[in-house]
Amino acid sequence: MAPTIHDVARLAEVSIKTVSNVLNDYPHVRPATKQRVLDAIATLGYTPNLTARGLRSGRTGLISLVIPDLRNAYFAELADTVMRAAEAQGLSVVIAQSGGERERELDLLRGTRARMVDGILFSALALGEQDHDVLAAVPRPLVLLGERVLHGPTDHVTMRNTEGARAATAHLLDQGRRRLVALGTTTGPAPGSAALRLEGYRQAHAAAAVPVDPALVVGVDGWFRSTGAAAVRDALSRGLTFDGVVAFNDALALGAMRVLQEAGRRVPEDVALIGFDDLDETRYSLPTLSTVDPGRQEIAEVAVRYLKERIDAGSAELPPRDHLTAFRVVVRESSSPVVAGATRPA
Amino acid sequence: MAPTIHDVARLAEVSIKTVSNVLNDYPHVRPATKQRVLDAIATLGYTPNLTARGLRSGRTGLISLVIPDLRNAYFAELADTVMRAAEAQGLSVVIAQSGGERERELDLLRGTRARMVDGILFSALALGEQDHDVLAAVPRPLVLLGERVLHGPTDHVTMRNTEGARAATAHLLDQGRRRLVALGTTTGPAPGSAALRLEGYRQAHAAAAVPVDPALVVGVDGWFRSTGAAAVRDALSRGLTFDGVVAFNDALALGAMRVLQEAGRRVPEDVALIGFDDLDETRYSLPTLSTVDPGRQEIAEVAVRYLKERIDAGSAELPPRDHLTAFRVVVRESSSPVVAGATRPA
DNA sequence: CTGAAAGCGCTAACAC
DNA sequence: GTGTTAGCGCTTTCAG
Repeated sequence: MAPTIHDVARLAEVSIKTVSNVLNDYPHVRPATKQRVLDAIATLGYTPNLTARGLRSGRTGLISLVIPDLRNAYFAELADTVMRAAEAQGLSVVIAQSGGERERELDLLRGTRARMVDGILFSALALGEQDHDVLAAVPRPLVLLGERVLHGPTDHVTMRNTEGARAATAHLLDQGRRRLVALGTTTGPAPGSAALRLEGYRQAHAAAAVPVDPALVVGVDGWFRSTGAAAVRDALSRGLTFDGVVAFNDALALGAMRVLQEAGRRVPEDVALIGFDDLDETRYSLPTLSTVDPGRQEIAEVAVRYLKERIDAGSAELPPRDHLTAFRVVVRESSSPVVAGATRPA
Repeated sequence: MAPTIHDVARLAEVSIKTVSNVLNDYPHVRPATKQRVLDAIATLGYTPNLTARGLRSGRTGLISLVIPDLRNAYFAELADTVMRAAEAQGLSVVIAQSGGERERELDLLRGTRARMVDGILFSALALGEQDHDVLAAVPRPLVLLGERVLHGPTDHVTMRNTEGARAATAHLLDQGRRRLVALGTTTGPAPGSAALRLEGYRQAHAAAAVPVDPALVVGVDGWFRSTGAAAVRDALSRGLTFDGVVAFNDALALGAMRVLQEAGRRVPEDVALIGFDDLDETRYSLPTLSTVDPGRQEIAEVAVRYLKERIDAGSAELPPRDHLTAFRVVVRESSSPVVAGATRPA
């Protein structure tokens, strides 16, 4: 049986209250007493029972992070960043995977497991504005990540999707490229980031007075390497001509890159490529992949801070907040400017 | 305030014991009573307080998974698989990152945070046999993953490292390749998988009666794409000749592949390449990467099962167990046999 | 089959 | 400064 606060108290010849005071850094404890307690803790190898503390205090120091899928590098890197930010605040993270399925996302929000955590960081994929009421009814502090559900009842932290896509698109248009594939619109019910990024793509074209050929807007069924590859393979076989690709995430871009190379298209000479997310591996592909860095660290830090503030606020109502992070266009080899003559549409 | 078991009891006009019986599927409850309780639970929206349950029962339904780093795709995929296996057993997973640092690994084993979990799945990187005593003193059920610390006081689940490396090496030797780089020995204190895989590399050479040139055994500082790339870049600049690479993980192999291609070496014609881990992305590189599938799902399922058994056994002593998973050599483009004439050492 | 009551280990009024 | 004591919400003997 693990030693309890009572064992420590007995050994140190004080009451349990004094032990508790020492443990919680209560200021008014005589140094000699404190030392006796500390010694007793050391000799017994006592560690507080966090479950008991959690029951008593209503806090467990645990938050959950709900993401679609860890195998997706973006979410793995997000989870990593969130865990570091959480640890800096003394919080541990329970990760739950939703698979991006709406029912599972809803279950995880309402679920009984949610009861042992102090708060939830939620990266929704399928949930939309229609679930406003479920979000509002979550019995725990909640901060939404990623998809921007405007005017929701909770905090949101996300990147400037539209502006990021606009900048990425402008980067290619500035090179004189004129037929840019927008890779990544989805047919799913949730508009989400895809619609916002497409809007940025359009805005950049409008600003450059370049018309958008609707045929260049290519849909996919999920943002994976495989779907990016399939979409580009299909586009090539349809005879679509293009000299650039704005992929809505890096996985799509990497899948596209592979197919383009197989088809004998040179990147970036024939087709320039830019993605979104700034995954680690974009630094290691051949060629290295240009991308939009969404400010992952800022997302994680702000989200954890918002959540912590809500947890600390207890039942006091905090107004919902929105935070949009700064993004950065990272130009690597896949979109580095090449000599003009090489950029004829493929 | 969230409703408690008392509120439910009051509304259903029964005692809290009866509510508890219903919640825990205690068999001898009259159907009518049970229904009344269920109705009361539904109207109040009651969910049990897991912290209280945890305090009382000594079980939280939480396990922790300690891994070096989620940004490493192998561990992200392992975490994904572990979480699915855990969920099937009704367990949630708290992930903690050790960074592969010994001090942090030790802290996580002894740490106070460990007190809220029922057990620990531990993927050690720096810990070795010298930490036998710490492992034995962990106050929770513990299952080790990955590195094979023989004769430890705990359960271990890992792949057949030596056999896997031997098979991978034999696969290249069988093609008539004779100068194979072993990429991934480490100078760190822990022998770990690197030594076992090197042993497999040697065994395959011995079995094929091919001498091993010590110059072909290439060390790295960590198993990343960057270190794999750097090591191969260095080998090429030293003028090392080789016609195959057995990389000790996929990240190393992918880094190596990039450098080889930059240097104008064709894969697999000039240099055949095989890795370890069967990462998702090995299916999407150009060329696709041959690899050794370590049986990740089996690792996760057995590890979670072992841990669950220890948790359920309570204080009853279970003897330490070892489980070695079945591996599989996955031949993809990077090591597909090519015409004999093309396989001259580079 | 159901109720009363104890207590898991801890924190925090409240006394002294 | 330190001790006493009452619960946090639940499970679980033990009666009935």
